[in-house]
Amino acid sequence: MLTSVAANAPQQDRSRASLERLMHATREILNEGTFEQLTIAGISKRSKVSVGSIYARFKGKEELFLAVMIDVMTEMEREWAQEIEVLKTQQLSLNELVPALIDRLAEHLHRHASILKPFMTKASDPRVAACGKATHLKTEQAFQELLLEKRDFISHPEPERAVVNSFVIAYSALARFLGLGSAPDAAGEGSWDHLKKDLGQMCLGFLKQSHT
Amino acid sequence: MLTSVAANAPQQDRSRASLERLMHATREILNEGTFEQLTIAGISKRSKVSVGSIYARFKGKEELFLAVMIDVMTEMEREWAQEIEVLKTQQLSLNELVPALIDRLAEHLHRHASILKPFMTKASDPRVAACGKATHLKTEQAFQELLLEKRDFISHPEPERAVVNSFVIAYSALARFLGLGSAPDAAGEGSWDHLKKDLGQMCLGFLKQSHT
Amino acid sequence: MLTSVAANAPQQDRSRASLERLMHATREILNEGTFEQLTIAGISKRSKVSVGSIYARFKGKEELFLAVMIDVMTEMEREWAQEIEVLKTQQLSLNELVPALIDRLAEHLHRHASILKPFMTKASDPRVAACGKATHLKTEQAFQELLLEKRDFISHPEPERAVVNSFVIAYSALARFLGLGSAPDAAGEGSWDHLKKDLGQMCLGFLKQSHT
Amino acid sequence: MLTSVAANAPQQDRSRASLERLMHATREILNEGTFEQLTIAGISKRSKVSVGSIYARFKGKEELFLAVMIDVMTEMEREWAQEIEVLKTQQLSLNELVPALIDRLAEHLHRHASILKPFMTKASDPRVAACGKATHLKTEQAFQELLLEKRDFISHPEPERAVVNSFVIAYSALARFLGLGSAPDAAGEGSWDHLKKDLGQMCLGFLKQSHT
DNA sequence: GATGAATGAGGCTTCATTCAT
DNA sequence: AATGAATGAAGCCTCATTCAT
Repeated sequence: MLTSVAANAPQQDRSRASLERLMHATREILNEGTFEQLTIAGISKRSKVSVGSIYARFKGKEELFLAVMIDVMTEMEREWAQEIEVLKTQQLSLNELVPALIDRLAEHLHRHASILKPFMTKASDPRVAACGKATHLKTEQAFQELLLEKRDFISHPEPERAVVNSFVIAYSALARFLGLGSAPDAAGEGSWDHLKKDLGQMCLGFLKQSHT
Repeated sequence: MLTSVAANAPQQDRSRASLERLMHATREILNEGTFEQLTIAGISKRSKVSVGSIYARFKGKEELFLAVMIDVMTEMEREWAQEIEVLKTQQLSLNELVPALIDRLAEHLHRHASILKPFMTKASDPRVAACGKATHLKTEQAFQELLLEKRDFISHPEPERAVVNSFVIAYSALARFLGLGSAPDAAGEGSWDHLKKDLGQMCLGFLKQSHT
Repeated sequence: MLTSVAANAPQQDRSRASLERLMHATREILNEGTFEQLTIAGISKRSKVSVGSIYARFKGKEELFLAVMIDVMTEMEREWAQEIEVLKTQQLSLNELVPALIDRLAEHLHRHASILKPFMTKASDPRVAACGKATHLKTEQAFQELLLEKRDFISHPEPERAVVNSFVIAYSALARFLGLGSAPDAAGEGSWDHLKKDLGQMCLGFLKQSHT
Repeated sequence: MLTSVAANAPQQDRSRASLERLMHATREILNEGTFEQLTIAGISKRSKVSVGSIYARFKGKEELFLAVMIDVMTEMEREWAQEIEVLKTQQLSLNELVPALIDRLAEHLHRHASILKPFMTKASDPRVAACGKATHLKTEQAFQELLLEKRDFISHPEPERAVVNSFVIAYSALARFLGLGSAPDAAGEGSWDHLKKDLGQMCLGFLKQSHT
């Protein structure tokens, strides 16, 4: 057993290393372009992993793509959880928290915009959509949970729904602005800041509405 | 003279008819799928227009795609102008107008969602993006113009900006829900109605905010 | 009969005119490029003769091409006959005649080089080859006949053969220099003049050789 | 070490073999016809190399064509150098050398006539022209160098020019006779021999001319 | 296992020719 | 007889996937 481990360890290392190169290269290409630009030959060349090895690990291009997507989404979830954590410790009032949270969400999406683009675009594939949705949901839940800590200050008659839709709407607007799934709105830094600010106000106003 | 018209009318008819079949088939395929699913062979088969004839009319697949897009967008612009016209005649108060307008926008997008999808997804092509942006702009302007008629009831310090961003945000949220440029949010009728309603309230609240 | 003539004359004129436009356009295109650049659509557009009419007159592209070639070749034959005629009247000595004749041949080819190119290149078609050969033969015969008038000054033991091969060789060298059937030798005016001069001397020397 | 060589030798062999089949088939097709007859499908079928493999090795049809041309030209250069070498050792007088050299050139071209044809015809492509010109130049230089060894017996006032133009003219005449770049002159063996002989005499006479 | 050469289906486009008007 | 729209065969090229080594 020990020998086999000893014998396998470098093997496994090599294996893991090439898998990492593979995923990394795929990610890079996706960062630079679209799903269509992603070719097995291109991945193989950039990752220095042979075509055959790619197929040894993944059933096909789609699987590889999905694996990378899952990786990215997992990372984003972790990151988002941290953002939320930080905000939690800051003890902000609702009035401060909503804009701050939306700003965090905005920058979070901004940071990952280039890799999110091909994921959004490929969302016609149900598995891709499912993966995207799952992360979206977790992001939404963390958002919701954080805001609902201030439940007492939310005068909207249905706080849960108000929070969720605030998230949905903010997310949509930010994503669209960043050109995720379509073209960027080609407006400058100014509008980005305006958008963030207005979204903050809008959501805050919404949460504090008391009439239906 | 009449005879001469009669003499080449059939020619023109046949020609027009095949062009129409061509555009229609393309639209159908696009309605069902993405730009990638659009193949010349497929179009030819479905439209019963030969490959050569397609190329006699359009320089290539992209041109055909763009022509269809322009058609669709033009139709949508006309339709949207009508929607606005109807609302104009209804003499609504701002409180009534905003939800009504957003509802109209929502249903407008909903009706054309399936054909909009491939347009959004192909927005990486600058001509597609330009065409989409142009229509988007017109839609926004009509939206803005209608709301600004009630300018006196908008207490937001910057009414133009508030109206524009209301549109942008509402549009984004609706489009995303409908899966334009990504996956549909796959929620039922209920959430759709909720979303429309909440957007209405949110925007209304935003327009009536007076503090910055 | 008169009426039919009266009725037909304009008809025939129109017909002749369009045929002429057809041939002319084809010739122009050939002058500018190769047989491959010659397309029925292109000819139709440039000549303003409909595709159908082209096929009414010619069985296909090849026939049209051949018809134009025959036209051109006929003209060239006429021109060449004139050149010869002019030289005949000049009463030159053999020493003067040979360089002059070669110079005439050179300029003759030079003038028509651009249209000859596609003919040479298409010579893999046997009918094209035959047509070219026929003109070549006539050109050769006129050349030969002119020189053989000075037979007494040709000391070569086989004057006919010497003259013919002088022609063949001069023609070949000039044609090759002009890039007929291959690429031009890309040398300047200077070499062209040198070539002409050397060919003259070479042929003259050859004709005046007395030993075998 | 040997094993490792043995291990991937077959790989390389297979690869090399298929490349060879590819080049060979291309050459065969070219031998039989023109560049236009050269189709990827045809090459694939004849060589038993798949379309994809062709494109794995060559960027396109043109590249493959050029590669074959370079191969052929290189071979021809080698061969020609040998011909020259043989003649050099024979210690011939100028009177013997010129006809012998032209005979060698004639047979050299004759042997490769069928493959030269498509090269000449495709000379409108600058790369093809350049490749052809390069070989032509080397052939000319070897020809020139050999003859200039007998410089003392060349009474022409400009020996270099006389030698070069002798080459150019002889080459042209032979090539034209063989139908390189146009149609073969379709004359029998007799004229071929006559042409060779006359070219020899003509060039010899030219080189020995002393007046301008 | 790893490699990368080989495969071939599938997509785009051109253009000679036919044929309805 | 003239027109030019329609046809479709034929060519080029790409790239996901397989498979011999």
